[in-house]
Parts: sequence; C-alpha cells; structure tokens
Amino acid sequence: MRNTAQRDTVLKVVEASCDHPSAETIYTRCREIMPEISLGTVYRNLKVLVELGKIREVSILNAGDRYDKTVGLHAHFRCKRCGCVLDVPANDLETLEKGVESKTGFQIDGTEVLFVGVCDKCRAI
Amino acid sequence: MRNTAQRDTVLKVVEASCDHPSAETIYTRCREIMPEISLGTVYRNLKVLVELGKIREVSILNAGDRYDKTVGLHAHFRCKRCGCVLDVPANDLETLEKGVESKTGFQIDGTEVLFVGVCDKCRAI
DNA sequence: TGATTTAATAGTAATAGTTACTAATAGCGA
DNA sequence: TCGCTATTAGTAACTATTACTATTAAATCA
Repeated sequence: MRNTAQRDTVLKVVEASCDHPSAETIYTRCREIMPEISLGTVYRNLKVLVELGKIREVSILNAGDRYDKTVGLHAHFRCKRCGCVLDVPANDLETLEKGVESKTGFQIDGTEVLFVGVCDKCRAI
Repeated sequence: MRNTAQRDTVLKVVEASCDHPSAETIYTRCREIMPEISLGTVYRNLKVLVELGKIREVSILNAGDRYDKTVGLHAHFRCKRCGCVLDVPANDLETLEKGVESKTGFQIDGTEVLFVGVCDKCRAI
C-alpha cells in the first residue's frame, strides 16, 4: 500500500462531496484538480478506500453505485423526481440490526437502508 | 398490455423461485420451460411485472438486480461467503418508514433494507 | 370465422458501468 | 542513489441491461 497523489485526490473529492456522487462524477471532480488522472485509477482507489473504511459505498436501486464520506450507520433516501440522494439519520438502525442478529443467528457486518419516494422540495412543486 | 405465454412463464418462474434469482437465472429457468424465449423478453417482462406490482426488484450491493416473488415490506440478507440472499421478516420496518416520513416530510413509496454478513450455515463451517 | 390492428416477440446491436491488461512511472526502503 | 514493485494512464474487455427491427400473434371487429 503506497501513498499516491491520486489516492489522496480521490479521498479529498469524496470528503468534499455532500451529494453521494457516482464514480463518474468523482472522476470529473478529480480531473478538475488533477487533469491527468484516469477513470480506472478512480475506480481502483474508490475500492481501496472502501476496503480501508475511509468512505462508504451506497447502492441505489436501478442505478450505479454511489459513494459517501459518512461511514457511520445511517440510511439514505432517493427522490424519484429529482434523483437526489440524501442522508437520513436513523438511530434505531442499530436496534434493528441487533434484533435481526439475535433472531436469525446471522453475523451482520453492514446494513443498507434505502427509502425511495418524493422529497419535500419536489412535493412542494 | 397483452397476455402472452412469455409473460406468464416469467411470472411463474419468479413465483416458483425462493432464491431471489437474477435476470440471467430467470432466463435460464424460463428456457427450460420455453426454449425459444429471448433474454430481452425476460428483461422487459420483469420490468412490466415489477410495475404491475406482481413481483419485486431487490438491489444487492455490488451485484446485478435480483427479483423476489414476495412484494410485501420485508428486509433481505446477503451472505458474503456463500452469496445466498434470504428474506428477513422485519415487522418494525413500517414503524421505521413512518418515523422517517414524519421527521423529514418526505413521501416514502418503498423501502429497501439489506443486511450483509455471514449466514448461520457459513458461520458453522 | 377471417381480416385487421398493433402490442409483444426473437434475435441482434448498442450502451453504461465497471474491471482487466500492459507498458511506463514513481514511492519508498536499503 | 539504486532497485524493487505498487501504482499509474490509457485502452481493451467484460457484464448487465436496454434499444432496435423485422416478424409474429393476441385481441378486436366486420
């Protein structure tokens, strides 16, 4: 594992993003800082950073993966109209996890919660 | 909207499956019953059946979409070791949804909950 | 019943997102 | 500074899915 300027750039870009960007979006933002960075490098480093636990991968139904600077347990909401992806603080998720663990006997290492619907801004229109 | 033998076959195959199959797997199973069915037809009918609310689409982090005959609100668990996808009855999901709706003002139309970990069979090994 | 209409089909091409490959580059320890 | 090797840029390949097109067949109607 080596410290490269490319890896730092990918991490900085994700940490500066509040919109749960896709790999392609992260690539575009990286190129603004480091124009020679390649898409493959972005994908590889995203994977490395997820493995290191520095960022988190978020799966959105019917779309490519997104990335999140917040690694702690929380839920996501995707608006069907505007496509925005927002964090949803849900402090009862840990209780939910624990309940499933004790009921099923499974070992749970990660939980993905995605609500799909219409956000308040779009509802107001 | 026409009633075709192909659509019936796709629906029957999903309803007969307990393993949350992928589109490709559904295609293979359909061909055992109807050898001339094409992959595009399977994809198109899966989409139609999801829109009709007869089956459900399940997103698994880091893999293609899966399909589920059970449309009611429930969670899923994916084992990192054997790759199996199982239903997790979670009756507190509705409470979770309602809580988020009232806290955020969002309209929630669907909720996806995925636990990732190690299933009891794999833990025993 | 048979003709007509048009949604759905099979088969194939195209696309999007992601991963693999390869020669060149650049961190980092000796 | 040298040498080793992980990482890189650039490109090719791959996987999952969608789009396209000529053909077929389900439902409607004469």
